[in-house]
Amino acid sequence: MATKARRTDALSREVIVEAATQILDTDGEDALTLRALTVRLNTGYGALYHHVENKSDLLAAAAEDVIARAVAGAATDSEPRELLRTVALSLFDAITAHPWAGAQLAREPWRSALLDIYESIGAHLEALGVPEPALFDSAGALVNYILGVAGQNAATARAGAHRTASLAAVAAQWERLDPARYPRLHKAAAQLPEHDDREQFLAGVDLFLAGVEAVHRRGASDRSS
Amino acid sequence: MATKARRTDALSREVIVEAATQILDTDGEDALTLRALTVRLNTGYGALYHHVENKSDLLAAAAEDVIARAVAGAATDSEPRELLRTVALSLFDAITAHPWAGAQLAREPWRSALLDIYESIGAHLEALGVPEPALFDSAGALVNYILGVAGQNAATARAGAHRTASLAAVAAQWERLDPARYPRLHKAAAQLPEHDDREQFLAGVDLFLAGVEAVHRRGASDRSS
DNA sequence: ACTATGTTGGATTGACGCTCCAAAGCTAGC
DNA sequence: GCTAGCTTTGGAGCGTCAATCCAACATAGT
Repeated sequence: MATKARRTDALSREVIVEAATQILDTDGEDALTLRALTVRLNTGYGALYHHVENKSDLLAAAAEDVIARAVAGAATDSEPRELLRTVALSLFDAITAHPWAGAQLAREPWRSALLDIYESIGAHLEALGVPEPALFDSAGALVNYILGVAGQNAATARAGAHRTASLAAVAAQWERLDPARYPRLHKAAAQLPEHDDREQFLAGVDLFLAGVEAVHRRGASDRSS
Repeated sequence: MATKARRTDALSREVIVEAATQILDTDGEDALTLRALTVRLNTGYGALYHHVENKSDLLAAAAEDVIARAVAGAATDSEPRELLRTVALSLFDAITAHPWAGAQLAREPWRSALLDIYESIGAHLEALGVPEPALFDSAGALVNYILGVAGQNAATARAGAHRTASLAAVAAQWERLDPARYPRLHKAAAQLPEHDDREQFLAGVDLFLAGVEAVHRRGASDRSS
């Protein structure tokens, strides 16, 4: 009777992904190791690898889960511009809540629910009046902006335990910069602590939308240059 | 005489960073291991760690090197809008040539030459007429867009050996998508193989600049909302 | 010559992803 | 109710990695 008791409840891909998500959310990206998973689930490597291809697959599945939920949850009906802002914001919120998902999104964009993001944004841009040939560029630009913020968020989350602490550290770093070489950053350090990530993100989205509307006034005069 | 010959030439941080850059450029991001570095430089771990903090530090230094050169190289005098496009493009080109630098930029944005990027973009935006309070948001938006594209580029470079091959793979994947659920992506698959990353990037930058100019027409009427 | 300081090479450690296999459950056929 | 074949499980072990540690070596100062 030296053998450990075998599990009676079902072990499935969903259970594993859920456990992984919990580890990622509570202890951070680096804490997700297969060893940690075996401990949490009271199982071994073989059982895990029976349900999951490898660690990348697991991470992608967890991120897909989170992102798809965010995109789907933002589907309401109103004017297209407001819809775009809603989709972007719900993505931002999801990534803020699960920074590891943002990192995964930036690391392996072709997997995960990036397709849903593209499709959703493309649809709303089309409704906004963006003509077909420019749709590709516009949607790509907006998605890339979101991905950039996602990566940035993941990075700051990885850096410090609390957002405010690391923000203060960055502000202090900017403060120490040579005012001759970095005049603008040196000055911006003052207003950095009191800034709101979410608002700044939304400001960027609005800048984008303003650009889209400016370029495609009505008749979409020209596209070149 | 069983001991290996000790090196006579100088081993310095610069030499190590340069060797690391070569490995990264020729064999990719995963090929950079400290073991590979010891082999290439005919040395041991101790010597490396004497000049370099750790692997992250080394990667950051290499990326800093590449990025700083790109930002500095794009400094010519013309109208601010053209300057912004030039800076963005030279960054894009640098990241295309060194995808690992793009990944590093997205992974640890507070290090590397991100400061120079911010400062440069901030200066040109200011010259463009963007008022102080909005400068922060505008520069951040543009930088985040660039970072997003950087990460995307690094990801596609990591995926396949050749850009065209992986691009075709993505196109095939989009082609296979359910036209009911992803109508726009399904249709966009056709124009994907013939698209130019660089042009699309520039289109995104222009969209941004159009937004900036639209929002800050002349008197900068309002900033809220 | 001798010491102090700086530099080098490599053995070693601990953690990780992953492979592999034996044992245990489960299901169908008789 | 027994057995054969398939699925699922647990864990030992392998190869690789970043990083530490220490003894050996070099050079400069006195």
